[in-house]
Amino acid sequence: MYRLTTSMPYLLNRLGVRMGGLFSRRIGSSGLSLPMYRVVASLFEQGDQKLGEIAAMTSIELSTMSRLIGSMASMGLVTRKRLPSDERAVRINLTSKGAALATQLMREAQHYEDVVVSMLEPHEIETLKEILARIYGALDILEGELVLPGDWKRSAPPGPVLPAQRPKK
Amino acid sequence: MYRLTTSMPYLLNRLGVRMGGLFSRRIGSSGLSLPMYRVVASLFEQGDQKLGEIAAMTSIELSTMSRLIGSMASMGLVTRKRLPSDERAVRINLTSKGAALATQLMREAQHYEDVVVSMLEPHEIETLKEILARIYGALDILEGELVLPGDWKRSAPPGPVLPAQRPKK
DNA sequence: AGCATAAACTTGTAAATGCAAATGTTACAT
DNA sequence: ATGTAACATTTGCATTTACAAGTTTATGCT
Repeated sequence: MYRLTTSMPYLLNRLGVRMGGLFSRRIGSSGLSLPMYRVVASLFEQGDQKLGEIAAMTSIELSTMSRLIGSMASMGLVTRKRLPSDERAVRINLTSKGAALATQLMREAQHYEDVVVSMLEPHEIETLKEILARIYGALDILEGELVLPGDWKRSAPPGPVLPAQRPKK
Repeated sequence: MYRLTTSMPYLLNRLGVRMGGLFSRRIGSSGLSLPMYRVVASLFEQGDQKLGEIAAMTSIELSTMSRLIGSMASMGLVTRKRLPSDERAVRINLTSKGAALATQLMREAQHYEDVVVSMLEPHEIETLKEILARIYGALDILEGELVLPGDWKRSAPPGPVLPAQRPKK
């Protein structure tokens, strides 16, 4: 029988919120918010990235990321430049200040990781992480279900039956 | 060596955001948001609760919960009453409409649970949930560290050395 | 080449969120 | 009794967030 309090999303959310809250307060004195930390950490680890890549990486919505990068730029943490190869895209990279903060805060993160991991057997850690990744991937199934009723996009226009009656507007 | 992308908080957040987003869209047509779903599910499972209890239960901040319950009340999903025994507290309970929605949406949740769980061996499921709960509890350690510098509250007044020199202010 | 479509962002805007201060109650220690 | 601290919740207010719509640049098709 289903119980909210033992369901996966519930347990996940509960843990996520609490860890996030704790870490957020921990790094608060650095002037960075949790989302900002995620950005600098991502950039530090992956090198320069496009806006959309960072958004995907950090699970932060694109428009939110756009503004976030804006304020981070004005804080001197990152830099924004158009890609010469594709003028639509924007390349974000860390300033030295941003990189310095990243290394500092990642040390804190390391400590958090240590504490969490100290509660677990080594094999449990690996299993846990592998499972989290596996479930993440499995969500494609549920993603697919969302649009199913009617098949969508495949069934919609089976080819224009009539050649565009009127120019739209 | 520490890597953001293999750290526990990162994997947790990523999965949590995605699952939340998917479920949120799934139940969207019911008129309930994800936080609202969590509230009705919690009430359905635990029976009437005080505002603070629901907040703790759902990992939603208290003031946010206050307003959320407000709009849910005006939607006819829940009821607010002062406790006769303690006029400070508020008892929230589901209306029949709220309960109906709860059962309906919990069926959807059940399905989500099924899909996730189908990716896992039975023993993995148990292990995973147990571990998530264990880590959650272990965070007390980190909670404690936050106020450590100076020990706080324990070291502050070792007993009034002088009997309140002056009435403060 | 020329036009429709898609990409990658940015911006408008309304709603959600969180912290701090305020309000109303109860519990405690004189 | 009675003032003070602790509680439970609400409200003020400044951000943050998300969804939709708008820009600008690339691609694809004919």
